[in-house]
Amino acid sequence: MPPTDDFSLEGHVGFLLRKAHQRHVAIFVEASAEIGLTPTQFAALQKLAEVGTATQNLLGRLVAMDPATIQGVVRRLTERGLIARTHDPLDRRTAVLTPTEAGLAAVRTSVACARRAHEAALSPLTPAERALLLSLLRKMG
Amino acid sequence: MPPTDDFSLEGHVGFLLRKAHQRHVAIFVEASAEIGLTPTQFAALQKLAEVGTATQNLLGRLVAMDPATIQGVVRRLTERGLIARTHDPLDRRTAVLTPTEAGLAAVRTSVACARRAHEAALSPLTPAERALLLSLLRKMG
DNA sequence: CCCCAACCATTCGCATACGAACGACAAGCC
DNA sequence: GGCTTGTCGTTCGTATGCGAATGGTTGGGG
Repeated sequence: MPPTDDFSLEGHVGFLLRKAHQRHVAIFVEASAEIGLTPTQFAALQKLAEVGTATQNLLGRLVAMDPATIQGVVRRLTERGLIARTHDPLDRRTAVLTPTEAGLAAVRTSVACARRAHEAALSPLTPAERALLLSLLRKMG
Repeated sequence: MPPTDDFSLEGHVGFLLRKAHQRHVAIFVEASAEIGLTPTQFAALQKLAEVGTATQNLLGRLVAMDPATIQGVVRRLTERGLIARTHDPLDRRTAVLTPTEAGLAAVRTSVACARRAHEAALSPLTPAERALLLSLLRKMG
């Protein structure tokens, strides 16, 4: 009996996670077309607004992004004037980040979009199922 | 009361899906280091082996990949000699794909890696929770 | 038979994502 | 005080992922 025959891609976590993630990204981008923030950019900017100030790598760790990844995200947000970059005179390695006024305004607007995207992405599920899915995803790590 | 304060990134589907997906990719790549297939490449190759023959765009639809995305995936698999590209004389638009012998061998080996990655990614969950998560992800679309 | 709508594959541009290597710097240890 | 270890941010290379535009081709409707 060949071990390949009973394999179903559709039953694989990785495949389902990839599809669900793709779907959410599409929904999010559509829901926040006015602001033009991607889910990744929103995550970084929202978290920065939440903590007020952070080093670039620290912000990356807070939102689960590689130093190489957060670099590009922060660069694009800085170029759009949503993040201000200063330097800590006590540690000349670090880039100290702060949301600008425009950045805070963008977060306030985008939070509503994020909530709409959240609801839309979970719309096929009942409220109980939604809570269950979220807790399972959290437990997965 | 500002509407931003009660927003938690960690309770957002998009954030949890992104983290879970990243985690699975890392686990998969580590589990199949010997073959060196990414989850995406494995999905395309496994599905092609399952159906035997497919057009490039059709294969993309079967594994939830854009025409622009499947193009690169197939190109890399072809360059590695895992997929053969021919042409349908009756439809000169299409690229007809078939797994090579090496491709079939790679699928057979990788299926075991994929199963290990599946188990490892779900290891924080009980068997009942795993089944639940899979069914919820499937239901999400 | 011709034309047009639909489909195929490719390309460009942009945004994640991460390993690896790098130069700069900080902090602790002897 | 010098050295080693670790951290910070950057860059390069590679791989997804998708919108949009393009050129080639097919097939159906008039």
